Amino acid sequence: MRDERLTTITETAAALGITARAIRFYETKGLIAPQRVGANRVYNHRDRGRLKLILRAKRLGFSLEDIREYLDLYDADPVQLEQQQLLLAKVEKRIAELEQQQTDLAITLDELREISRQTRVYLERNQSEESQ
Amino acid sequence: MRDERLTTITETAAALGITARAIRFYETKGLIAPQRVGANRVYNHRDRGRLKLILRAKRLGFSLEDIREYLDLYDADPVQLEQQQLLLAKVEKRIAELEQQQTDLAITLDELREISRQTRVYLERNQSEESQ
DNA sequence: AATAAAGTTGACGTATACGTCATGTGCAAC
DNA sequence: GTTGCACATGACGTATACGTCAACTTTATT
Repeated sequence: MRDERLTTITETAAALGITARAIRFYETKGLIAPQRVGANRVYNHRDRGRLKLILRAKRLGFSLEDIREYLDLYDADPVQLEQQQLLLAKVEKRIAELEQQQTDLAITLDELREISRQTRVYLERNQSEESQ
Repeated sequence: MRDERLTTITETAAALGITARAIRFYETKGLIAPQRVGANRVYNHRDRGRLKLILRAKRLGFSLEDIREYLDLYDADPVQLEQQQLLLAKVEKRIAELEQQQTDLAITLDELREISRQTRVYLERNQSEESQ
C-alpha cells in the first residue's frame, strides 16, 4: 500500500486548492480530526480523502453541517437497529434530494447549451457579414 | 394563452414555498422587477418563471450574484460582437462547472446508494435472526 | 366610517463560512 | 543565541441570504 505519507496543513491545503484556515475551520466543525505531531496537525491518506469528499459535497451546495452528517454515515458503525433505520431514512432522503438536483442540472445545462448554440450562430452570422 | 393572472407577493411566495421577504430580497439584488399596482408588487407568468429559475439555480448551489449574471444571459439582447463573445465565454465556463457538478453528483449518488444497500442488507440479516 | 388584513420600507439581528490580524511557540539554520 | 519560518490559538471582521421587528400606508370587509 502506497501513499501513507503524512502531509502538513499547508501542503494539504495547497494540494486541494484551499487555505489552511479553511481546513482548521472544518476541524472546529467536527468534519476532520487529524493526528498531531506535537502541536502540529498531520494529514494521512484517509484525511485527504475526507477533505476531497468535503469539497465535492460543497460543490453540490451542501452546508458544512450537512456534510458532517453525511460523513457520519461513513463512520456509522452498525450499532442498533433503530439507529440503522434512522440512517437509512436519512440516506434515502439525501438520495432523493440529489436526484432532484440531477433533474435541475439537466434542465439548466440544456438551457445554457441552447444559449451557447444561439450565441454561436449569431456570432457566425455577423462574421460572414463582415467578410463580405 | 392562459395563466396571465397577476399574483400578490404572498400568493407567489406560498406557491413557491418561500417567504415574501425572500422575494423582496431578490428584488433588491436585481433578480426580479415586478410591476406595481399602486405600491403593491404584482407578479405575472414571466416573473413566476424567473423565480422558479432562481430557486432551481439556488438548489444547484449558485449564489444570488451568480444567478443575477445567469438571468442576464436570458435578457441579453444581441448588441455588440464583443459582448456576445464575453457572454459565450461565460456561458461555456458555467457549462463546464455544471458538468463537473454532474460528475460530483454521480459519484455522491453512487456512494449513498451503496450505503443504502449495505444498510438494508444489514437490517434484513438482523430481522431474520430475530425471527429464529 | 371603522377595523382588520395585507403590503411597504427601513433597520437591526442571525447563521454560515471563512479571511485577517495579533500573539505565541517550537525548530532549523546561521 | 537569535533570526526566521511554519504552525498554533484566539479574536475580530466580512459577505451572503435572509429573519424579524417596527412603523406606516393601502386595500378589503363589515
